Amino acid sequence: MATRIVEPEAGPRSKRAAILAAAVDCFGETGFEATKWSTVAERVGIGQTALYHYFESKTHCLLTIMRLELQRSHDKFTEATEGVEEPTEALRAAVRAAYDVSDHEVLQMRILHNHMDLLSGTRKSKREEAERVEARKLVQLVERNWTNLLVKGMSMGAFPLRDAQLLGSGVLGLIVSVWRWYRPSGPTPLSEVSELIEGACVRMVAT
Amino acid sequence: MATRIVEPEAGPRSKRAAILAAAVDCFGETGFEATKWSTVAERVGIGQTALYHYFESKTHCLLTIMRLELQRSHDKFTEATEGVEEPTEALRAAVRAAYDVSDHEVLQMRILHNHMDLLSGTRKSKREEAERVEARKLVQLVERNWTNLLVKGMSMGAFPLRDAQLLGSGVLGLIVSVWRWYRPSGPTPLSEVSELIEGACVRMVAT
DNA sequence: GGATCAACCTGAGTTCAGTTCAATTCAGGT
DNA sequence: ACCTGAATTGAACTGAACTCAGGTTGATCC
Repeated sequence: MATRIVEPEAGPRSKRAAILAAAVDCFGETGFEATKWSTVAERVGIGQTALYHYFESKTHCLLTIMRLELQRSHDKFTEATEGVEEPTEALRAAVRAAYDVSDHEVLQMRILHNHMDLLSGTRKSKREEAERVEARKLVQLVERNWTNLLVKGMSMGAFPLRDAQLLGSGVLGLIVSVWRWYRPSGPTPLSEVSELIEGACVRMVAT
Repeated sequence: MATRIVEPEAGPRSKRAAILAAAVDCFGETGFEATKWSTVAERVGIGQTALYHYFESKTHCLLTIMRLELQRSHDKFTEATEGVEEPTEALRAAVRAAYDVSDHEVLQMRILHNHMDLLSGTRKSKREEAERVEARKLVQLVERNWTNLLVKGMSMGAFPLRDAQLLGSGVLGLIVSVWRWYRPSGPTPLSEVSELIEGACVRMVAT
């Protein structure tokens, strides 16, 4: 089993959680590059240099946010699909789970998928690289989750036989593409998106 | 009709095209943030400050690349679908056109979709903002292309009635999600991707 | 209650990539 | 030969990420 990064245990006056929350807001609303690292400090109510007590760099913070979101997504998928035997029902449950998120998690999704490319190249500093490697592992885990779901359905005869890996990344791509444009304040409620995508995925896979 | 940005006509010793080509290579391989603007200059064989004769900023160059790629995509879609009456055939043609690209264009796609978020917020400088606005217009045009294709198919009875706008952005999202992971040097040939996605789109829309 | 120690924080200063600017070269037209 | 504007450059500037050397806080132990 992959070793999860040891989450620094929160000393009673640690601001780590507050920094992460503020960073998610800033990076999500304004964009990572566009938000000044010092603005995050301001919002938390500390000097900019204090940030470096918790994160090695602005990018290290971003990678941490991405890893946490990936971990959350993976856990949610597992929770939603375990015990569901019927393949099509499992697929539906997985899709619904993907869109069962809070507004804050929407931001985290946006951040995650806007910076996936960061996970390709290696990082110079130790802790950044650790987060990157862990995040990459989680990406592969999530992809495997979907592939396995499809493979199972195909072997049970519920889904026609196709390249499960390719189709899996297609399904996943379709699902996460929503985070590029969806805004909680926008005209389309997430429930509507969820229903349409759920149907689309089923037709894509089970027809 | 929307006014296309006047492409600066090439003086005989203009290096604009060379800069764009080098930038696409660098941004595509290394990533936009990770590549130093001065590296692009080196590769072209000029001093870094000479770049500012052609582009207002590194970001201005990026936005230009994105706009050009969007223009290309739009033109290709139009060319591929015009005159194709049968909706399912039009859909198939559009998907195939989306994947009928050179290696260089793959890089451009990657750059484009890795920086879509840039098109949201307004830019401070004039020329950057002009490119951004134009690119945004093209994004909407491309989206409308797909939506129209679906609407047409639905009204002709070839596709079941669904929210064409939402389904359209789904189809588009599925198609472009490939550019996040596809590498010409990778194990999966683009032809294979194209076929699978083509089928997936048809099932998604026409079932 | 005072010593101790680690966690936490800060102001001043460094770095470095992107950018500006004034000055210069170059090529084509008259 | 001269002029004009495009193309280029070296030197200097900017600003945001980051470093450093030290200061503060508060929990714990005697």
